[in-house]
Amino acid sequence: MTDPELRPGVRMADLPLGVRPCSLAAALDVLGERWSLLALREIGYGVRRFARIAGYTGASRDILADRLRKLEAAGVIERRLYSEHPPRHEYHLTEAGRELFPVMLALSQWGDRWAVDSPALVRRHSCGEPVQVDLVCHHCGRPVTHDTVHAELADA
Amino acid sequence: MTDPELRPGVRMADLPLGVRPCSLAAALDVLGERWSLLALREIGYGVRRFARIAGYTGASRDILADRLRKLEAAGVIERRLYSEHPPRHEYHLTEAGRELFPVMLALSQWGDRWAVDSPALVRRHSCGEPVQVDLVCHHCGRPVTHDTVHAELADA
DNA sequence: GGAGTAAGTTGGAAAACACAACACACTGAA
DNA sequence: TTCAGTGTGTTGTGTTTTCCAACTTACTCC
Repeated sequence: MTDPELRPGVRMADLPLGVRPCSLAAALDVLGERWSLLALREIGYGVRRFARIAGYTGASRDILADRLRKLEAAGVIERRLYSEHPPRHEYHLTEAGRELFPVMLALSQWGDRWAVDSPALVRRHSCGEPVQVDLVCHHCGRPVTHDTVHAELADA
Repeated sequence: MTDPELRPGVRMADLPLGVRPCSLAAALDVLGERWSLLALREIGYGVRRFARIAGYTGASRDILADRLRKLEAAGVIERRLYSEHPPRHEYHLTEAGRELFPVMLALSQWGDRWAVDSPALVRRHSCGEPVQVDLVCHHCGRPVTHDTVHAELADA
């Protein structure tokens, strides 16, 4: 991930300048605006209604309405009509939304460690212990770390 | 993580309204502004100089200067003076910054799958296969998923 | 000297955001 | 049957961020 070799001898940090084609940036285009991830957290918690999402996140109603519309357009959430006249929706995660679980978990754990004094919430695994996640490779089962990952340009 | 039980019978979605004390929100206070994560990606790639970070991310120089200052104040990066008169710095990740690896990786992989047509970059594990990360519990070694994690309020 | 490089800072226009008030259709109580 | 209350947004009005280009400062190299 960091300082990876692209071709033998070519490093990310040495490529010619220019905005990188990058799925991190693409993900942030969808998720990176203020309130978006917090709204997704709430919907993931099972909060379905607009006013409650606003209440739990602290987002103002106009901005929240905008974010929910964009997240729906991006296919991360689904709005289910439960009343016509006036139109009223419930919000649910799509598969893309549910697959944000690792992102949310990674961010939360980083926050626990580096951004708060003491966590207000303990996430516990089904084994009974507080969750502490290891990343392992799906193929070989060994740890995935900073220096066991390197990037390659995909061929055209 | 989602719709978890806090105490037997108490669900996140049923708690009284009010902004949640939450380490996800705390993490986003540090990392959530536009350009911050992209700048960290570059610094993680080994890009050390201001102008190159700006060039690879597309951030404008004034905003980037602001973000780098905030990230330093938050302890995620370190600026090393390599010239006085005029003051010039190199940017490096601190330990807190290096521990963002899982966050970046999770976001990138989500973006690969849901936010781009075809990834421009392939991240390969040392075993030779494209990285596909599994989350496993550090304690019991079993998978960590949406429904094997539940949250509890930390006791005061 | 003079050109080039590096890392910001500044100023003004454009966009995003926050907050309060409003609109609308319903629901239940007086 | 009126009338307050609820849920879900939208609108209007300022404030704050962001963007972009130009400027500044102090080197280094020719």
